[in-house]
Amino acid sequence: MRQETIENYLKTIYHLSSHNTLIVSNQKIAGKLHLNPATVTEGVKKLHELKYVVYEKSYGTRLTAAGIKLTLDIIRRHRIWETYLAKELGFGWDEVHAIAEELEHVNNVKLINKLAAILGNPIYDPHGDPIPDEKGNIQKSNFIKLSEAKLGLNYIVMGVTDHSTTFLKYLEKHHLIIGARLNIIAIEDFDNSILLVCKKKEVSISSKASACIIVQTI
Amino acid sequence: MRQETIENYLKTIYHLSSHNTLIVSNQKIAGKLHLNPATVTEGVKKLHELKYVVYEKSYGTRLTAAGIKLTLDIIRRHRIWETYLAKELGFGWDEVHAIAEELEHVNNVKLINKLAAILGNPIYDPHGDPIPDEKGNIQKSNFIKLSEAKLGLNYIVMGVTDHSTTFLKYLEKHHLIIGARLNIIAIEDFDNSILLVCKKKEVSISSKASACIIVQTI
DNA sequence: TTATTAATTTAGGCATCCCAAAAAGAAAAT
DNA sequence: ATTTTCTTTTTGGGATGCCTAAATTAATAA
Ligand SMILES: [Mn+2]
Ligand SMILES: [Mn+2]
Ligand SMILES: [Mn+2]
Ligand SMILES: [Mn+2]
Repeated sequence: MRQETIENYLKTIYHLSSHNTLIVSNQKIAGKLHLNPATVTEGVKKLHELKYVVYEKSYGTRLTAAGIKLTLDIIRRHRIWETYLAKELGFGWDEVHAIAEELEHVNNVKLINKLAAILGNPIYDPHGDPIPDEKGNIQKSNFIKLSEAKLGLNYIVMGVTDHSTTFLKYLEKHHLIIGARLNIIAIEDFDNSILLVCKKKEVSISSKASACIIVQTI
Repeated sequence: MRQETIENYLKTIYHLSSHNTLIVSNQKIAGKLHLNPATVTEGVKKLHELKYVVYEKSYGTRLTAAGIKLTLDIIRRHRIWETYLAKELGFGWDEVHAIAEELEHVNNVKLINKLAAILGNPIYDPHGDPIPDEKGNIQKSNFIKLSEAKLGLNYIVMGVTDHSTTFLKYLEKHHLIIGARLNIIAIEDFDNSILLVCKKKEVSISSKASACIIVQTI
């Protein structure tokens, strides 16, 4: 199995299992990787042989300790590159994900640690996601999705779970960048859209969008 | 054909044809890429279909204009990364080639131009090789190999044609880095080894090594 | 020129990575 | 409990990239 194939599978399984607490279905993996489910059946079998996952037929897949270790290393490379591209090379937070998706597969420990050192060993990337350290330790947060926020309370934007340019550009337009403060003034029963105030302006956020915004109470 | 496969073939053909003046044999390509000659026969056929080369059966291969254009772009990416790794990230000239060999395949014009701009749009990489500009213009030099140097004359080291760590470490040991000045004091008829003075020390350089060192008279 | 040697190509095969369609299995609805 | 629906797996196959061994062609030596 090509290393790049392995890495893209593991990253997908990790994210779909929400930090490895859940078993992941073939269909979910297929959806994320834009593959046919039949292809994924083959893929997870091979990953099982390589001891990166435990795969149970007709049931699902979860990462092994070795799988988690490698995955956190890939995630580290990805997020360090995103941060370096944004902070040192002047790219926007909406541009860095696509480039990091390629750079992450260049596996050179000295290179990544050098970039991290230049950045001052950051703990968060430009989207608010935690960066694992060299040993695989990763910050765990008790942040919630904006879609789970409560009426009347104040929140601060901590991150996003969608890294697409279209979504990030949309957020920027409404000043919903990381660190932005907001107050929930209405939650529509009809479509679960959220009306909030940010930078003194009222914005209505669809439930689809609010499920991709990570916040913390203040 | 995978893009990475294409790029590694084209780069190899370019270098073997000494800047595209010669027709290249399958065996030479196979040697450089560590492939079986039979594999190369298939490879050059496909590159011909893609119009990157003209391949004539049982005769040889040369790059087309489109092939040269793409190749110079790959070489630009490779050499910009080598320079960035050395100048901005503190890697040694013996380390950068291997890392750049992977980074070169990440094709993002904005990224490479940003790196180049930070470096002040350099014209030479850490091994003294010219860096093509965005349009594919590349410095041509009338440098010679140390193996072609004449007795008694003084030279300055301008570059190397072997980027392996072992060779570059060997050069460093004898202070034969880029910019070093040297004087030829003997050329052995027996084995074509060259005796020279560099940094006030006498060094004997084998013909194999002297063929990989690029110099200019001073 | 003919024989020998070297380079190239062809033929057949294997591994990887992917797909569509059919078959089997599991889950949900009636 | 049976049917319907959804998911997963199996089967068979296409494309790429590589190999070895055999056949062909070209180059060199005798
Ligand atoms: Mn990302
Ligand atoms: Mn990736
Ligand atoms: Mn190099
Ligand atoms: Mn390469």
